[in-house]
Amino acid sequence: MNQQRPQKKTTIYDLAELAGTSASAVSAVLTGNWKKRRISSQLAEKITRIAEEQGYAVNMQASLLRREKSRIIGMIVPKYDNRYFGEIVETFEIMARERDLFPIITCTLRDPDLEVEAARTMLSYQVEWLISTGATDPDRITDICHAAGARSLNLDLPGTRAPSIISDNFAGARELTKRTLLNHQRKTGELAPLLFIGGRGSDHNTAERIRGFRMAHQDLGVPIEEHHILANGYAPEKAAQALSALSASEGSVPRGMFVNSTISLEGVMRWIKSSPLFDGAPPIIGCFDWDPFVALLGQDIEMVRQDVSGMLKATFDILEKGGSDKKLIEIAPIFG
Amino acid sequence: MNQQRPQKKTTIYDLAELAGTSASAVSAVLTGNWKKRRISSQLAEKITRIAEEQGYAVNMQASLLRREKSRIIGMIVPKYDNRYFGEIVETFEIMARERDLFPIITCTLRDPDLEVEAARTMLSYQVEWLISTGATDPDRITDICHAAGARSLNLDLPGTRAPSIISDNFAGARELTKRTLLNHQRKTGELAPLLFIGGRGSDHNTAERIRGFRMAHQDLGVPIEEHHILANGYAPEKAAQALSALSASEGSVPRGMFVNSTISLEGVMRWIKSSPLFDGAPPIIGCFDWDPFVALLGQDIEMVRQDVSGMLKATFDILEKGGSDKKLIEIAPIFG
DNA sequence: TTGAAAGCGCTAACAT
DNA sequence: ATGTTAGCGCTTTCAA
Repeated sequence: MNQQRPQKKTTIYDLAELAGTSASAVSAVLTGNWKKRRISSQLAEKITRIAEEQGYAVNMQASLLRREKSRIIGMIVPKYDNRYFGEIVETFEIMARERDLFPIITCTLRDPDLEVEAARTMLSYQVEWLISTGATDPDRITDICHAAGARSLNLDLPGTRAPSIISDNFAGARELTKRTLLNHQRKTGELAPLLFIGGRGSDHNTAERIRGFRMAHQDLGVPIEEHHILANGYAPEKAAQALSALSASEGSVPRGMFVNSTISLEGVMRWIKSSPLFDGAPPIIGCFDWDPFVALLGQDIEMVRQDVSGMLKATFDILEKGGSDKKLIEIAPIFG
Repeated sequence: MNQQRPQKKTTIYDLAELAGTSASAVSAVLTGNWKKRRISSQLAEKITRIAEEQGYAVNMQASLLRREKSRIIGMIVPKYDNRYFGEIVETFEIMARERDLFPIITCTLRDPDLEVEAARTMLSYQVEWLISTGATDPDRITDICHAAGARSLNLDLPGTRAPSIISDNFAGARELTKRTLLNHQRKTGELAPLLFIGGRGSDHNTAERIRGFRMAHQDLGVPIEEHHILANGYAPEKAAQALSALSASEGSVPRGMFVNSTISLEGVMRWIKSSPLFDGAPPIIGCFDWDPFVALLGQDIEMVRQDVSGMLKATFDILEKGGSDKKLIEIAPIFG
């Protein structure tokens, strides 16, 4: 990061000199409150023109230092490697810009330490709000934010110390399970319990989905196989390992499955492809997540799509109202 | 964005008072150059402890205003909706953090005006470098950066006024085409020209890929069908429309295809699914891009994966050397 | 070994 | 209708 002409940046003082006026006039014009300062539209025009000619850009560092609100809004997100988080980030940016906020986003790779470090960094940059998406320890982040006078919000995974916006995991899983059970019945003629795979049993979302999974079985009068609930991680390899272990110990794996995310589905599909178990009798899957290629190429794979835009609308609603009651907002997911 | 206690943030003056010392001592200690200021490790320790107790975080806006380098580095990216850009963004963040740079990223939705606006905003935040990824008009952005004394770099799509790092599109396309032609021969017994679909004929990458496409046909002595080169957009619908039009005018569509990205592939697969043309004779595809589910679920789909980490290594190399010769660096893509 | 003070570029209150 | 001025919180000489 060196060389090249120092290229002293143009400041409002430079513009003031060029326009034969003062820095405060320039500032007023450029920030748009020159009507209330009753600056002549003549001067305003001149200043605007000169600023443009010079390619002037405010120095946000200086500007923000002086103001009391930064209008910077942060988001941490675990990964960018699936459509769900990609859509969240993209929508978040769009909605932030619409509200004249400056979004900064960083991915924390599901690493609790990185989450904390990222939060601290963002606070240094004076974020007014920090949205923790899918954070492993949202309450920790909320505490850090509050200590620094910033507000916080949880998305996707709930916390207890800040408002949380999540999918309606229970109802979604119940419906998805029902559909998958019926798909299975349609294909095989028999109503048989599904395998649940993926996610962390300790997290709220997975727990709720398991609850919905149970309920759907009960609704249809199908008994559950307790040892067929395998929630020991999101990573693809975790799912593959769990499947391996199950097939080793039982010699078979249920044909109907509830898969907890596309991430886990990746592992499931990889394992299935490498195993002879499903030759001629492909698995019948319900996946709590959405991906266009799975929807297009997957056979007998039913998907639920989380309502990202609904979730973010709710998020910005809270943010605009400045609310902070630690309520949990659940948004219904979408069935194709 | 309102209410809640104003929560005056702790400053170095507060810390100085608590520690019974001066702001400059606190600053020196907290920025780590207290050895050269020969501050007693006793005082240093005390200050550090108090800062921690108070949950102090520097105000970057103030800090950066004073320094001359920001160590902020910006990237604009078209979309987050595919693995390629997702991987770019994720890797970029990781590599930036490793170098103690602060990355800010924004997606510009393939909108030229948004690209320019985003660039200007980032310059206001004093980015030292701006990486334009897949930008529609990289040279425009380079000019804006240079006018503001910032450096710029092009990734994925080249420009003429700043260094550019891209995939070796020609060689990659040539190899992919060859493989697809041979896959087609293996399946059908015949060596027949492929359909080229997706991308913009006007962009450098697509042009290079078409060149590689031609060359591979020539290598294998297969004549090209000129009207089977369909490069009129990246969006899924564009691909689907082009396919519709072709099948309407010719009554058929070649079984072998070179698809220019997963985005286009989405449209292609959707159209194929809706058309009876390929019943019983599924298409044989080569896709210049990579997606795990396509790799897993797609049949007869060969993929090339762009070497994201190689491209970003090259990017940071230039960045660290401060280089700015407008050279074009081509990175070989990866075949499964 | 440390403190005082200047100043980064900007905004807003206060003067005219 | 416009200019002067005081700081925002920090880093960095310069003085002691």
